[in-house]
Amino acid sequence: MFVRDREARLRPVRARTLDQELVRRNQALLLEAATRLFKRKGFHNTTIADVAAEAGMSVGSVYRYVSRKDDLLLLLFRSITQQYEAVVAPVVAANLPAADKLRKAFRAYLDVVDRESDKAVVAYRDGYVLDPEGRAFIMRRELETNGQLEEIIREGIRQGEFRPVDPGLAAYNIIMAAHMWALKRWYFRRRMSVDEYATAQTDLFLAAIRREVT
Amino acid sequence: MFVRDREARLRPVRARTLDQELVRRNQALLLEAATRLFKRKGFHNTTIADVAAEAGMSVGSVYRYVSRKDDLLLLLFRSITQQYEAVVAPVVAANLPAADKLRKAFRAYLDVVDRESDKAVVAYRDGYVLDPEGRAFIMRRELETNGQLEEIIREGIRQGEFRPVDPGLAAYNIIMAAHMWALKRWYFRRRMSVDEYATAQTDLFLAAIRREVT
Amino acid sequence: MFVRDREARLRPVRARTLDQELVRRNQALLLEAATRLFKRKGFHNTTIADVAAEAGMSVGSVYRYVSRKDDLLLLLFRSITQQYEAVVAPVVAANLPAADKLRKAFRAYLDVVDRESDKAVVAYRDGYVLDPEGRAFIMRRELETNGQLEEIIREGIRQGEFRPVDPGLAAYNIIMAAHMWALKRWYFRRRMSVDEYATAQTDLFLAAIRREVT
Amino acid sequence: MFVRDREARLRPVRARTLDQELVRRNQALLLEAATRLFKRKGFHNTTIADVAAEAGMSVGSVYRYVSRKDDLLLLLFRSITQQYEAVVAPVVAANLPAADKLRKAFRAYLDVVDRESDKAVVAYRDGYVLDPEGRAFIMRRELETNGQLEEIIREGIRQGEFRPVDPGLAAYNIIMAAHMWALKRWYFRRRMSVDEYATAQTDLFLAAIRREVT
DNA sequence: GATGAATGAGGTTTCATTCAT
DNA sequence: GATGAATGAAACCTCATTCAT
Repeated sequence: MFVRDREARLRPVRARTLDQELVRRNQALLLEAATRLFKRKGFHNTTIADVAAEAGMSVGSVYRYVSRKDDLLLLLFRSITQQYEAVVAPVVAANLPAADKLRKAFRAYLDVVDRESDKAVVAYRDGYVLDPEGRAFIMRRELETNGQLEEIIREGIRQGEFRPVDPGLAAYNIIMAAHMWALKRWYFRRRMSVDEYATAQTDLFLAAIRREVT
Repeated sequence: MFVRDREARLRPVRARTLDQELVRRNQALLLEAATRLFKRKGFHNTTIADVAAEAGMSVGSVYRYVSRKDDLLLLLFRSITQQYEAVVAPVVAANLPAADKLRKAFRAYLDVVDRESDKAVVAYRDGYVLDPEGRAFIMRRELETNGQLEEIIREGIRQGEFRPVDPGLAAYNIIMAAHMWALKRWYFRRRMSVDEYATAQTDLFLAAIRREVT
Repeated sequence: MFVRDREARLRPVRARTLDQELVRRNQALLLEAATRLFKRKGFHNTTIADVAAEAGMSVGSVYRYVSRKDDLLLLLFRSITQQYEAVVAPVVAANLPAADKLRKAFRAYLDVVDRESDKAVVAYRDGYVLDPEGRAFIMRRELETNGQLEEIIREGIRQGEFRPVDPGLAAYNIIMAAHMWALKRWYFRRRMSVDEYATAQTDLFLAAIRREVT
Repeated sequence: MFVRDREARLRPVRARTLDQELVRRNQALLLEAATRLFKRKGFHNTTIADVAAEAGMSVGSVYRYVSRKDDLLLLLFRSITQQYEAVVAPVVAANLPAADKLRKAFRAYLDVVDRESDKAVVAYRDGYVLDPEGRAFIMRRELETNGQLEEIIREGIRQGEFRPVDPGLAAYNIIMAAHMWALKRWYFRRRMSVDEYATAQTDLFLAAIRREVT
């Protein structure tokens, strides 16, 4: 249905270091450091020196593992995007009633958002920093995941489990509900747990789209 | 319930000019110019010179009507925040069944988002630029509007019209649905009109919370 | 003969300031400052801060009159190039025996080299800094001036005043002789005056190419 | 006449390696690599990493055979300077008429310039990079070779073969003619061979200084 | 009140050199 | 002896803000 578009690949982050293991380790360090800072201060208010200090490296070293400041964002996008896909895909493929699939897919997605909430927030907020190509990539990936949820909803509709709602709209609502957990963390954090949030939200949108049993 | 907190007042945007009418006119010019540019390029990639040019003034003049670059954001927040309140408050006060109130409140809020979609997006994306005080203000205002929706939902629950859902969560879902119209404009724009969007979303969340008639 | 090629125009040096008189004055200041420093330390060992200090401006101001460091070189090239042309062209057009023309042309060119010897040296040494387009421009301009000398020589040959030497080679020798005055200034300075140098060199190459009177 | 001045010795390029043969071999490798790159991109636009890669070594190794980037230039100067001397000295010592000596000396010098044209160009262009001491050395070496040509010219004058021209000036013209072959290679390359160039230039300056036979 | 030139702190990026392996 | 990862000083350039006209 949604074929991975070749053009939608993100420009690779090129390191000046050969040792692949080292590259992986240090890019991971940088990604975590950058994520924390970007979350707290935003991309533009974070300097490379900040990132270097937070990661415990020198400024020069940062540039051995990243070739521009933007690359730190690319690492972040790549990371969260991959996680979304990794957890949602298996659910879609499973053999279950649509409602259960939806419940599970939401929960899986939400878990990523919860675990990586800083990344989720930054991805949301600082995406505009990327060049048009980068932005196109993000939109494409978003649509891909959305597409998978839509597919579940369409399936539910076909099988009479769901009312004939607009699948695109419903899917987007669900994705937003997950992101909201990160974006409005300051609000929800002290009012409910992830589990409660997951249950409450799932109940709400299943109530919204489930065909009423008479 | 939610009393306007004195501390939540936004630092006033102080002009260096006495003529109040002139101040109002030029701040409005600047706000529109800044909004367009911030939407297109983000706060940090927009220079004061850009704003001056877009508003048809000189750089020096900008600083007669605004004392820091941040003030442009404050103007933006103040503007959209006031509009949200202006349209939602009357609905809450009206004498109507909860479901109708909700429908009307959403539609009113959505109309602001639609009309001022650039401001809505910028407010979402660049809020982090403000100092802690500014951010506290935004959160407080958000809670205020949310509180009004919550109030409607609580009322509906009390009167048996709605199921006993979490009012805070439900209200936030509704607000997010409105913002989504601006944030994902690139997706929805060519798929439905505001009217259709309003109807579809209202239907969904009323279905979600309305007590089923047996 | 040598038509000014439209493509050979040097990228214009764009200022961020409107007042044309101010631009002219400050670019002139910068050009003199930069010339002194480039001559002494070379292009790459001169910083913008150096230039700013030498010109009595701030770094920021430099960038109001020049948009990149390279532009300082462009100003230098444009300046010396124009002077070469301005003084040589009239001589070529004059109605004189070829030998006299050559003598006058050399002297005119040499005077520019003498007056602007720092520029001449920098132009020689740091031309490679320019991008390919800039380098093409320099070569083209060099050929233009050479071409004018060649023309004189050809004329002299046609009229039997000169021996049938290779005009391109002879012309280049003459140009080099002029540049040598700047390049080897440390050597010639204390051994002869410009006048003496001009006379001695002219005597030498006229002796070299003049048809011997039998 | 020009005694080799003790002070004019170039700071030796000190290697951190003992094996003299290895040092020689690797310095030679580095010299060739650096020459190619300096010619193409200039000294300052060439990085040590570039040189290492071009020479097929590691950055660390470069620093075992050279103690600063400047040393690469010193190697270059030492190399070309020695070659000039090696080929010119024997001619001066020979027992021949002055005109023949001059012809041979020019040809020998020109052959070095032709064979090592990259070095000749770099030596010309990037000499300013050296510290004052280094520059003093270059000037001194230049004067030495010039002095040998001067000597020939003086001899010719004494013996009535040449006119009483300024020997210093004539000698410098000849040296410049040789360098011109490298510096303006882009112009002459496709117009004549080295042989033709040598003949044409020699003819010109012999015509310029030879006493006319009556 | 308006203008726009001037300022300089601060950010990103490069690269010569060192040094642990 | 060889390697290449690490370092941080220093360079270019931008732009928010001030201030003389």
